[in-house]
Amino acid sequence: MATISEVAERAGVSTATVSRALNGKDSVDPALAGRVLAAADELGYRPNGPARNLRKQETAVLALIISDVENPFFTAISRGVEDVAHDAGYSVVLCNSDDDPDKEREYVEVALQERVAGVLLSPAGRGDSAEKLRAHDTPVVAIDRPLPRSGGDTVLVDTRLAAREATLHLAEQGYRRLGCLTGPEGVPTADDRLAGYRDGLRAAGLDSGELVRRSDFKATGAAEAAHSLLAERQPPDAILVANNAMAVSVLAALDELGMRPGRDVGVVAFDDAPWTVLIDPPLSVVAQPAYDMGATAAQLLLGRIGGDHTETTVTTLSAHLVPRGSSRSG
Amino acid sequence: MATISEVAERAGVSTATVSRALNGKDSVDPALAGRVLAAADELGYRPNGPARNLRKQETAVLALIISDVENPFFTAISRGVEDVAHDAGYSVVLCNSDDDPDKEREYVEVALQERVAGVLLSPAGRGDSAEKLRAHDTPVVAIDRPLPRSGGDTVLVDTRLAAREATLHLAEQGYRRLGCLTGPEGVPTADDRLAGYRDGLRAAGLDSGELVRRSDFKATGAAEAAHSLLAERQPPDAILVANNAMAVSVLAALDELGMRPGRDVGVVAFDDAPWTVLIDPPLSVVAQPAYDMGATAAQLLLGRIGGDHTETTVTTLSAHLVPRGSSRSG
DNA sequence: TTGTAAGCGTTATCAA
DNA sequence: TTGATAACGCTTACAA
Repeated sequence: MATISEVAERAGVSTATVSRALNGKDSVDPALAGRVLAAADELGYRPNGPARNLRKQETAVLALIISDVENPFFTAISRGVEDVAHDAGYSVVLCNSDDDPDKEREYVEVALQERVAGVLLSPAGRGDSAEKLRAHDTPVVAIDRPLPRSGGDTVLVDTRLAAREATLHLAEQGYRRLGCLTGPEGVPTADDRLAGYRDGLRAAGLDSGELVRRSDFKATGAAEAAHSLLAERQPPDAILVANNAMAVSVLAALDELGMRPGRDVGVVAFDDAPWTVLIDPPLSVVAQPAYDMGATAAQLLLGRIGGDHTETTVTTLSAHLVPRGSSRSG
Repeated sequence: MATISEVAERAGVSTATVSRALNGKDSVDPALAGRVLAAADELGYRPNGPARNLRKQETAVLALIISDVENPFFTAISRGVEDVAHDAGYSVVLCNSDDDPDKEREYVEVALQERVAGVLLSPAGRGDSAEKLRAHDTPVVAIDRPLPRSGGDTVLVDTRLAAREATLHLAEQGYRRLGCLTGPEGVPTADDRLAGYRDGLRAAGLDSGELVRRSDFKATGAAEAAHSLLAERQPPDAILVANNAMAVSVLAALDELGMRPGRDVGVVAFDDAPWTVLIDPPLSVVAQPAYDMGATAAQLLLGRIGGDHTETTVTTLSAHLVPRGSSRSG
């Protein structure tokens, strides 16, 4: 592939002039610039990214480490990140940690080695990824989940409050034995939603005992948990489900048991999705501002990369309940 | 950040020895290697990726250019790609073209500049991205859609055949006025599904006239198309929908009109999704082997990167019809 | 305004 | 087995 010196030779100038011309410096004679551009074009010249990055000691790349590309919540985040990054001339590398701390560590290593400009991290587990990055002067912004040990810029949803609100909503609709299906212990969003559920129970003056199950945040794993919950001697008459994928399993389980959401069992699930209005009755959800979370986090990160050293911030966006038929009075 | 020479100094050896030790060359004294590793560890040394890439004239990075990260079909592909790439020590950069040829061109430029090892491309429009990449010796594998002008390694689904099969299925179920909602003209998967639909009509001896609408492959755009199709003087009694997102709009439209899938109107849509079994009746789908497509394409690409110069191949995987309630006899 | 040349951090060649 | 050194392709003082 053509190099800058080949372009220089062809245009009859020095490599310095080629560099200046191609980077649009104004201190270059228009005639020369024209010759350079023509030569570069004829040779199909593309500046060598690694060489440029090495010399400039910086790369216009952000890494986004999430736990599941197949989760619409995270893809919406990635949209927000990408739109903002792209406008600022940055590329985004999407990394799947699968909620596995080892995989996360691996990606952090790659980010460090490749000298990415910054990292957006939805932390898996209680690792020290953020510290490691910061120890090497790589700005980090946590997204969706707070950083386990340290502080640092963070973009969250007030998921506990939203869970409380959803729980209260179910109580107001007349449900009395409220259950909760949430994610793995230790995952903050899972624990917060559970805490919010308990807040709601308390506020409503209900005491269901422990009608709680945990699962991974995926449909397959949630199936068993849903069945187990519904097989209680005194099964719940309503369920708060901590994400969309698990909601599929809950609804499937109800269907198998011949129970109807919004009549036999109230259901509210986290994350809105196009299909939620297609089922009968439509699914009540807690809608999270995923796109905005991504956009906000990216903006924050770009600020840090740009040298913003003001105090770290925690941005908490709010989710909102979208009541539909599945949580109507039972 | 620590450099190789600082490690060398600390370990009391030359940079060459550090490099060899860190890269596990066997021609290095175990004692020295130990000192080097210790020094590297103490300094928190991470090899500088750009420098290494520059020197080695290669990067262990693949670019995957797709049209929509929010489409589960493509995220499943990306899973397949990532799993294979990861096992081979490669990273994957996910790029969203939004089905916009300009954005695609932009990402191809970035891929070229960054000297990625290879590109997996689901081409948007009739551009010359693949030629451009190949002109610069960057291997390309097309995925989901053939390359517009040139040949080249390609991983496809026999989507036309699948569409034909789905159409025949609807005919067999007794539907007589079959409509089709497909994607934009020029997008091969959209055109192929339409062609397969016509194949099916012909094979079934049906002539619906033109009960065809096009939309982007997204839910919002498809809403209008769905309504327009159902507002025909002689509306279809069954619809083949070319993807999952558009199916949501079709089902919503039917619901608004008080029509029931599988009774008033038969429906088959491309792409399976967890929620398709939750609706009543469950949605009949054409399931595509998305994960396998990604894995296969990545394997092919890695082969080319590794110097495989055998003739280019076209791999055609097959989709299969999953008949459910929405296409039962009307 | 242009050119010369140093240097970014590696790896690989060549001698020792 | 180890070390000195050139080279990868670019940007940027500094000189002219």
